[in-house]
Amino acid sequence: MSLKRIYNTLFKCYGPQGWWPGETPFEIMVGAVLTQNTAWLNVERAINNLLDADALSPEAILEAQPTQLASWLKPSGYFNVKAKRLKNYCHWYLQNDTYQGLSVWPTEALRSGLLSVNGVGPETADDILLYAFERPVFVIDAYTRRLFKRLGLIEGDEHYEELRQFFESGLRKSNERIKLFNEYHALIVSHAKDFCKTRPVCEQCCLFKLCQQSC
DNA sequence: ACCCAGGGTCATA
DNA sequence: TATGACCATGGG
Repeated sequence: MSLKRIYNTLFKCYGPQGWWPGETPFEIMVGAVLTQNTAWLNVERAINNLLDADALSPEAILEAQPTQLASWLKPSGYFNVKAKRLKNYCHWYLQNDTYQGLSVWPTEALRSGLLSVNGVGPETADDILLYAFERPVFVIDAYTRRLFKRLGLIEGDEHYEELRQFFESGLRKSNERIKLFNEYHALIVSHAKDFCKTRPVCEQCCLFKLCQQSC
């Protein structure tokens, strides 16, 4: 069963997702850091705090006192850790001439640069690469591991990079890969939030015929 | 009163 | 290389 077929099934079920939820590339980057192991609703609250304080910019975040920044981030959890990580990211971002400067970097160099920031791991880096810089990178998260393990296509405990290669090479022939990867990851998240929380019967899952079990 | 959420770092063996 | 502790809020 092909990755493209699974995508088509999810797309037919949930429709276009239009990710990432954020107005600007920088807001997407902030959201990517804040959503680490955290429900998105709480991230929105933290981002709204930054907006209300007129602090959703790399300059304002760097200038803010650590305790002040942490208080804005409080709803998103891990607020002391994330305050530090956001400052780390903004320091790197400004040092490299922000979006204009970074947008001309080759994807692999950009990925290495993102990973050099303390607090940015592989998933956060790939969120930023795909959704802020629009590079053809497939994001692997816990939902992706769970779904494709249940579909029988992976073991689930592979290393991040191994899984990323699996998905990117499995969709190599597709055109519009950026748009495809964008929607695919968002659809996996939508499906995960849908099942099996809101629907009690797994036969109603759009992937049931492919899955033959709860996904 | 639990459990989990669109992870990552650090110390330890 | 590979575990475990730690970070912390809000919803179900």
